[in-house]
Amino acid sequence: MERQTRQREAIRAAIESCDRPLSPAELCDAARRQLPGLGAATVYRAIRDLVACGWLRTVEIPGAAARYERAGKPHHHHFLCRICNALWEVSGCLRGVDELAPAGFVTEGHEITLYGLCHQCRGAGPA
Amino acid sequence: MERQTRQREAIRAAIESCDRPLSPAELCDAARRQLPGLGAATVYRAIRDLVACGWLRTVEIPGAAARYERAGKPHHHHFLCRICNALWEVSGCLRGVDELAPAGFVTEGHEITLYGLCHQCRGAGPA
DNA sequence: TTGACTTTGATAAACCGTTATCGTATAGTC
DNA sequence: GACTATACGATAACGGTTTATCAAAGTCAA
Repeated sequence: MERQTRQREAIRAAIESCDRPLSPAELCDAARRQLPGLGAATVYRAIRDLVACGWLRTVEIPGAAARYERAGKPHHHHFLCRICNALWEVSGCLRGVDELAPAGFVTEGHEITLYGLCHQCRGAGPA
Repeated sequence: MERQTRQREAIRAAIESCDRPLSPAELCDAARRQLPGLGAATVYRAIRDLVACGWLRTVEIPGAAARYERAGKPHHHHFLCRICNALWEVSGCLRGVDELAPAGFVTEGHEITLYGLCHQCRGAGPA
């Protein structure tokens, strides 16, 4: 992550202009709109480096490939649409989540994932 | 899922005697204690059939292979130990989880996963 | 017990996301 | 502009999980 290249610019721009976490494939598609021909390997390399330097954060979700979002956002969670498979941001959290753990367990973090239909797919897909 | 075989009995017994969701590999190991020589393919076949008939439930967790638990349990969540990678049951839930979704979204369900150290690994692993 | 049909176990192979390889192109420096 | 190290893109390889294949064994009804 030393040189400034059009590829990395396009990748960072794609992340910053998007309001939700992207999978590597989504990120590749998005960056290609600005820079056609961008290679998938380049996207993976950029993700690796951007995560390593703390600019990007990995969002792991149940039963699907990881997504990536800009690091440094306030604590929040996510909503996975079962139709379009997009992951959306959900602001806020709930009190007492970490205290659900059984006695004797040490909770270090938590993830809340909501499932359903996003505003775009509502009404579009099968009920 | 038509014939009664020692293999399927061992697999069902392993699930019922375990208090936490098992991955296919864990389930295979557990069932082999009762029936050595049990093939991995048989475990996958049994999982597929038991899920299909509603006896078993798939538990998807972020960043790891799916686990399986007996279907029909009351609503609950899970705790993933970062040392031993075992998934534990967490009883109970929180009010208002589904209402975290943004306006216009239709929430159909949710998953809460806690991370940390289980009672067995607490004190054993790196802090 | 027989015999048809199902299930098993071992193995190969499909799958999917990710990483390594390598020759070419490019950024940054002098 | 020339040079050198870095980054790129295409493709092959990887790793782990899951599924397909097929001969052999097992189940169960008659």
